[in-house]
Amino acid sequence: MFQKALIAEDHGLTGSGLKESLTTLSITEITVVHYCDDALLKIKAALQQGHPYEVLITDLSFKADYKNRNLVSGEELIVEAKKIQPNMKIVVYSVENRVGKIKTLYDDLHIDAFVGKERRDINEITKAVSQVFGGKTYVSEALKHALRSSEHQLELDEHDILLLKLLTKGLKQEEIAHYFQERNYPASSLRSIQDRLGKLKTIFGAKTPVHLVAQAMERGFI
Amino acid sequence: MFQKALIAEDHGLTGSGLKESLTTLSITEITVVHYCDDALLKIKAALQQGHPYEVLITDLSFKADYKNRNLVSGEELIVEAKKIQPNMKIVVYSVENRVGKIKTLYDDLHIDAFVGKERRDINEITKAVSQVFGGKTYVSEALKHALRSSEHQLELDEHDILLLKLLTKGLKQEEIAHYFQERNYPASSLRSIQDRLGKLKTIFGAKTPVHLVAQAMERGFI
DNA sequence: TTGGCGTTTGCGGGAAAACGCAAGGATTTC
DNA sequence: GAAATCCTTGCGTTTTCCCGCAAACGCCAA
Repeated sequence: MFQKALIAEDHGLTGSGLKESLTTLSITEITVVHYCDDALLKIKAALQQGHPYEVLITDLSFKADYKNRNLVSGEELIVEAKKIQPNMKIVVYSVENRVGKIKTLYDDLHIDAFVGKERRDINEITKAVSQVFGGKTYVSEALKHALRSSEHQLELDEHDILLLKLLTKGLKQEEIAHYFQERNYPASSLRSIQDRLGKLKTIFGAKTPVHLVAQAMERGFI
Repeated sequence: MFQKALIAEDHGLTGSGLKESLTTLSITEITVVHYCDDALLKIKAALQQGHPYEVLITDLSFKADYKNRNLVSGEELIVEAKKIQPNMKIVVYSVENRVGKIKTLYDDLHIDAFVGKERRDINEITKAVSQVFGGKTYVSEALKHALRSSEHQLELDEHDILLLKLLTKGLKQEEIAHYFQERNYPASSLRSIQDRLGKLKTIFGAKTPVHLVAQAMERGFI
């Protein structure tokens, strides 16, 4: 089994729960940090001392507080960690449940395992870590299934998301059109914005713009 | 210290972290459940056997899965628990950080403590539980401060809230007017609804209805 | 080049929303 | 009881939003 593991998780109790679980896997040296920046420092230091961490278990979202942060999210941490230590195994542990998002973690960030924060996650995390130690990529059964049937998932491109976000910021359609035009985005005329909005409303089954945004917010797209 | 504590938390690892923390407080009998319904069953059973739980530590949001659920949220669980065992102490442990929402937990549900899921939550949870055991209500320093500065802030009456909620459901102004008229609410004409909306927009500093609702949702009024 | 085909855009008309204004009502104040 | 004040409401105008229609544009294949 791994000797050294690093845990990056900003909920104190969850971090200690994680550590406890990994201890039962007889990983001997486990460090828990609450900030991405701290995680990177630890990785660098361990590498220089010739005793690098073999696996990083990290959350995705880290709440902001009084501290200035360089790295803001688990994704950023993963990218930086891979830069300085490419062979490090990465296990993501997060509440994220949007299949699309998780898929890009595997595809683009090349993580070795994703474990959702949920009821049976204790089992899952140990399974995942063991399998990753064996050199394999771990994908939970539920996730495999979701990935298979994720074709007819609603796919919003980044412009859709941006449009929704601008709406929540109080811009009106014409202002959004300008915003898009200034940045040379495609379909940036007022009419096209309205079209896009109309399509989004059908997708979400929303009757009014407010309804649409409320739905999008509840479902975690914004 | 308490003898028996019940933990309702749907993230396995977090639940085990919680349990571990409470153990260090020398609470001898700690039960962890992952569903609200299970929590209620445990409470009932313990009560009937003459060894009731003294304190309930519960999350607010519980992810849906294959199981049919009666109680869907921590709020519902708290209400039901208080019905069958009014003297039970309630500690809420949640990622919720919207002051308005937390305030209603204290005011309406009469919880004894709220602890946010964050970096220093291990300390906080033990402090909270100890203080609650002493018969006091626990409010963290950060929260006290937030409550103070949000006190003479916006006060929305129930009709304001309802109006916002109806908006998120996709009703348009005229439909809302009808809705209010049917129920003989005051100021139910279309013009009055518009007035109220205008005032809400000033209060929230919102430029558009969408902006308003997004703000209200983010700040936890809906 | 020509001819489809889908996307993007402007126009126009109608619906919905925003908002000033002023006419009642109700309530408070003296 | 009179006056001042506030709340509610309807009307009318301007702005914003909605959406069908058709022209313009880009892309690709024959």
